[in-house]
Amino acid sequence: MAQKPGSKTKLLGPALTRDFFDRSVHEVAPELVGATMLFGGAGGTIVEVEAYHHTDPASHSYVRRTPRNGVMFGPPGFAYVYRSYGIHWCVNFVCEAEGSASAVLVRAIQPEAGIPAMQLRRGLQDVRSLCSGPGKLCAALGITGAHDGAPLDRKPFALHARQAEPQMVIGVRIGITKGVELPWRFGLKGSRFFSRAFPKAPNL
DNA sequence: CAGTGGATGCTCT
DNA sequence: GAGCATCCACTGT
Repeated sequence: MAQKPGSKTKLLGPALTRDFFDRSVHEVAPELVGATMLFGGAGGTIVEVEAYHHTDPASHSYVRRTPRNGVMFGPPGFAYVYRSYGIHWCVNFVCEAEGSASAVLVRAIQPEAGIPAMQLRRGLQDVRSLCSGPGKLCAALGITGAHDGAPLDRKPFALHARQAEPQMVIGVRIGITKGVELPWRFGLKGSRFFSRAFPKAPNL
């Protein structure tokens, strides 16, 4: 896709290949902040993620492999999509070596591409709220359980590295009841597209 | 804005 | 049958 001179479209870094994810989830998660995530041509900049490690009681993979979390135990570079609270879909990127069962939850995206399509799928105009939560962004992008296990380096996914390391904010994770103290939530500093604000005073 | 509670259905015990 | 990696509407400031 060529970029028009003077267009506001941001420059994308190189496409993320599967080996990008074949590292510690604690390395990969912060590097995804500022990266670009598209699904079927819709999406934008990832502004908020959380890391879930297999040794972490909040992780779906903590106890054992089950039918739901099976993709987490497979090779890195694939999507783990699960249903949350019976209603919403949420998407993760599987990381680390096969069997390690660690993943990054994508929690918020700054909408940049395919905005009309996302507004239609969400039944909502407000761009700021389109992708400001893990369930919201899956609804906006059209990600469902049908995409559980889909490779991240092929359509309909398209992931691109960030061009430079951004300033980041770190906090504890949202909406969990175990592992609540672990500082494994990462955000793009100053973003107005978070699922929830990061506390000003570090809540670590 | 902050806080609360209901919807909703799958997963695992 | 309990619990849940959420969202939205509604209340009260």
